Amino acid sequence: MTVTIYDVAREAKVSMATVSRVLNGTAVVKEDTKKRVQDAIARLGYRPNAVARGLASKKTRTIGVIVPDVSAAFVAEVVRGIEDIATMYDYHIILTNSDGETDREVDLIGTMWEKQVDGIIYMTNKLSQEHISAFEAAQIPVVLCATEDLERRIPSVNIDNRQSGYDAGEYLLTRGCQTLAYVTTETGYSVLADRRGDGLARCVPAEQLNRIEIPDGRYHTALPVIKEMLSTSNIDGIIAASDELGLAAIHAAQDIGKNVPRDIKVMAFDNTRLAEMVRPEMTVIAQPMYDFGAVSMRLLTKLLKDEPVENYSVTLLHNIVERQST
Amino acid sequence: MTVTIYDVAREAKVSMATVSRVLNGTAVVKEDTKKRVQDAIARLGYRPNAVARGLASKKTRTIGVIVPDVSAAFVAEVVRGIEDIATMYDYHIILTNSDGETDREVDLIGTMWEKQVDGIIYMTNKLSQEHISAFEAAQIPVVLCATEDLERRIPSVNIDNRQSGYDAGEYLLTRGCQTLAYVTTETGYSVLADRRGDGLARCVPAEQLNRIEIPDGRYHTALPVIKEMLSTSNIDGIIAASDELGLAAIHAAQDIGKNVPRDIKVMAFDNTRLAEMVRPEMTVIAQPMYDFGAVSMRLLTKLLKDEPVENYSVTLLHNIVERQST
DNA sequence: CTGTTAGCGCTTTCAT
DNA sequence: ATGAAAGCGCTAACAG
Repeated sequence: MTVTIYDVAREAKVSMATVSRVLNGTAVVKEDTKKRVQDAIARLGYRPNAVARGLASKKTRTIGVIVPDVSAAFVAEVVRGIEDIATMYDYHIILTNSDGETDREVDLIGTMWEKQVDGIIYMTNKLSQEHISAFEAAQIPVVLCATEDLERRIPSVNIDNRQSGYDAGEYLLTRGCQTLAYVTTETGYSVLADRRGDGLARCVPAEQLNRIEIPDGRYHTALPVIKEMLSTSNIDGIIAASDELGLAAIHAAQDIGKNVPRDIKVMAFDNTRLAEMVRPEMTVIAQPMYDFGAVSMRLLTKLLKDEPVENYSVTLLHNIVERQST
Repeated sequence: MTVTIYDVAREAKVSMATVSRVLNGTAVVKEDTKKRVQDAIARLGYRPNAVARGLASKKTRTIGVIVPDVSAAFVAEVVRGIEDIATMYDYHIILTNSDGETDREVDLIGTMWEKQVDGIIYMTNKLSQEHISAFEAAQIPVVLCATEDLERRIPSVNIDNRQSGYDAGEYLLTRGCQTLAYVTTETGYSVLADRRGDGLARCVPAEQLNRIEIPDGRYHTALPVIKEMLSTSNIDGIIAASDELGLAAIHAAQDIGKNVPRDIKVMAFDNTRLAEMVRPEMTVIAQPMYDFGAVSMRLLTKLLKDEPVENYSVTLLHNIVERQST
């Protein structure tokens, strides 16, 4: 039925060990027997069974990817980066969504162990001690991707979130804004958002800084809330935690008769496709989404090969892309 | 080191077969020995090795998902649907991007065989005989997801694309448009787009129908092209093959001083988040993206269980969501 | 209801 | 340079 390494061995008149050798280049094989084996493989249309291989070698060439939600533009881009580099290094990815629920996230680490993944790339809003313990228990190399681990206990790839918050504030202040609003998701929900808030607060005096929390981070919930705030204050600069919230801010301003950027300047974090497709095009703190994924995966391959790693917590650069909303 | 089923057996003073039985509920086990086994499992923190299990049972509870590009909003939403239902039925997904390259797509089918996936969910723009042959050679259940297979040789989940094209044309004609433009990606690249074009042509007289092709389907490439066409013709209705192209059409119209929807009506296919976040909010032919994925996965579970399936090619409903751009 | 015994298809010593 | 043989950790007959 299905052709095994044993069939190939018989066809090539060698032992299965030799077939395995030419398959994996794990030892020198005489040129002409190697040829015989390769011919046999082609003739039989043989394909090695990765599961059997995984059981024998204890390496599956599969890595687990745990993210909050692939359907979010930011995350999808990161996943694309992961998958591209994974393919490059001959790995596959098992993708799972956690919806940011800690229980599920921790549970998934165990499930990934069952699947015998060689490594895990992990993305979450809030890293707890439970996660760390689960990682340790699983004994699997982990790379945190675009998630804050303040104590830097786990290899990770991130930008300097605090600095990015600072930069955003400075950018707006420099351009003459007097009163800022920081539109973000729920406090404490995201360590990452907190860090940005810290940086922002470090740059902007408290009396000039307002905060609007949109728990679900959605455009339609944000719109009326921001509109309300804008019409009862003299805010002239908005920093949004995502492009979607940034767009809500722009529309809210327009809805109460303000001009963006003349009356109110708006900038947002991320730089997904949305930012450059709306009008006015949005100024953003661009995050290297694809690279978050690509670099995380690259780092993981090094960890898996025990290659020397110069830095276990990589900091990627963010940058301001100036467009028409400021 | 790692605790195996054998360790559990010893700890519970039963045979490994019995442990396997309580693990899989594959046979009746006396209540009290079952309890002993479960205690042993808990005590040792045992987790079954899915790879060994896969080798022995020839079932991996993993399905391969082949898509053009997860970073596209449409696709990401579909993948989310797949993964949700996969989780529900205790499957995992291996995700790969093909970039729509036939060679890579066919190659991936072989790779998925190596990984011993139980089934494949497949999404592509153009299904060729090569694909079909590869599916047959691999002997793995396949469900086509949001991809046109005109001959219906493979189980699939789709909408009635031709009808959707017809509906779009009719909608605009009914609202008084005289001259339409269909903004789409490259001809022949996508069977799906062709079908929609067919339906549209069936509804709209040729002399009232123009066609604009944007090979890469991107907003920024489309914008100048559409603007050019709009300023040299009297088009008063646009149907775009995606939300992104639809937005380009709206902006193009505005750029030449036209009002949407008064002077030019614009509608688009898909209904990603973008459609309801822009201004004017876009009228769309909504596609059940999440359901494409969810239903595909559900269908696949049935195929895998040899459950009776009433219909091997499921047609989901599309519908027009009327907003402000028409 | 439970135990024994073969494998599943491959990698990996250990010999030769 | 190649072959023989022993697992990897589990499922699945087959007995009893």
